[in-house]
Amino acid sequence: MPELPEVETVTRSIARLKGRRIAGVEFRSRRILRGAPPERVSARLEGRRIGAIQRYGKFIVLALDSGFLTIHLGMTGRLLLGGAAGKHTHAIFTFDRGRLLYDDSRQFGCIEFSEEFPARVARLGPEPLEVPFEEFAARLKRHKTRIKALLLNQAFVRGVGNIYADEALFRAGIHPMAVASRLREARVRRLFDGMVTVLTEAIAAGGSSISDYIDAQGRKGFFQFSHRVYQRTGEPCVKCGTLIRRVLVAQRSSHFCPKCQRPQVQ
DNA sequence: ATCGGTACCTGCACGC
DNA sequence: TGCGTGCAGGTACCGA
Repeated sequence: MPELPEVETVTRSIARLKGRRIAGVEFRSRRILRGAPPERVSARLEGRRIGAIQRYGKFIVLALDSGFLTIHLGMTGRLLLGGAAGKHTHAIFTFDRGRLLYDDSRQFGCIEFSEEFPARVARLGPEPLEVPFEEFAARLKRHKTRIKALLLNQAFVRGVGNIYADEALFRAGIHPMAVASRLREARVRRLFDGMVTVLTEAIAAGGSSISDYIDAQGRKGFFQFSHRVYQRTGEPCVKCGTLIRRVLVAQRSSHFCPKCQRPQVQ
């Protein structure tokens, strides 16, 4: 499910939780909870009040009056305000008013409580919508990996995933297998602009609802209708009509137009 | 120190 | 109807 635009949408949709007090937490799955055992975490969370709610890349961090509750949605994680618990509900937060369910069929997501700001989040690269171009370009030049793999590397920039990496590369006219350090300045500029544009537009559209992504109030995004390459294998390129191809880069499906995104002319 | 490959888990679409 | 295969927004961890 969720990359930066989807996580941003979910984060905004739970903004109303600010100021609420946690009355109780029930963890139904051991797998999604990191660190201490469920009973211990529940006991520590009880009675704490929610302060600022912020997104860092694909992580949602709820600052409590003391400590931090960190949530990552993995591939299929959902936060739902109210509603009934289902087969894949792994955590239920009850507040002084209302409740929040964590649903995740594949259980790749996780929830973590820590007294200090989580190290995993602190280690992430800069926000792609905040990093200055010069810093983006300088960091990019240091990596000899393929550009697609670099965009997916959360230590490079945080929040870009498979959909938006492919969409940004298409907008920049760069082949996903191109070597990052060998990209010329003008192309790096186009990539930066493409990334910023696609993320901004996707946030405005409430994200991409590929199969089942919804925000905390059950609303779907509609940026999937604006995808130009992602999961469009065999369909004509919107610019030139050439059929979109799919290759594996870093074990992830990468969709591109073989004519608009040439491998050699970098 | 960077990398690429693999593991983790469930559900769905497809061909037979 | 069922079964096997491949694929899916994610990160962590391993050894080279």
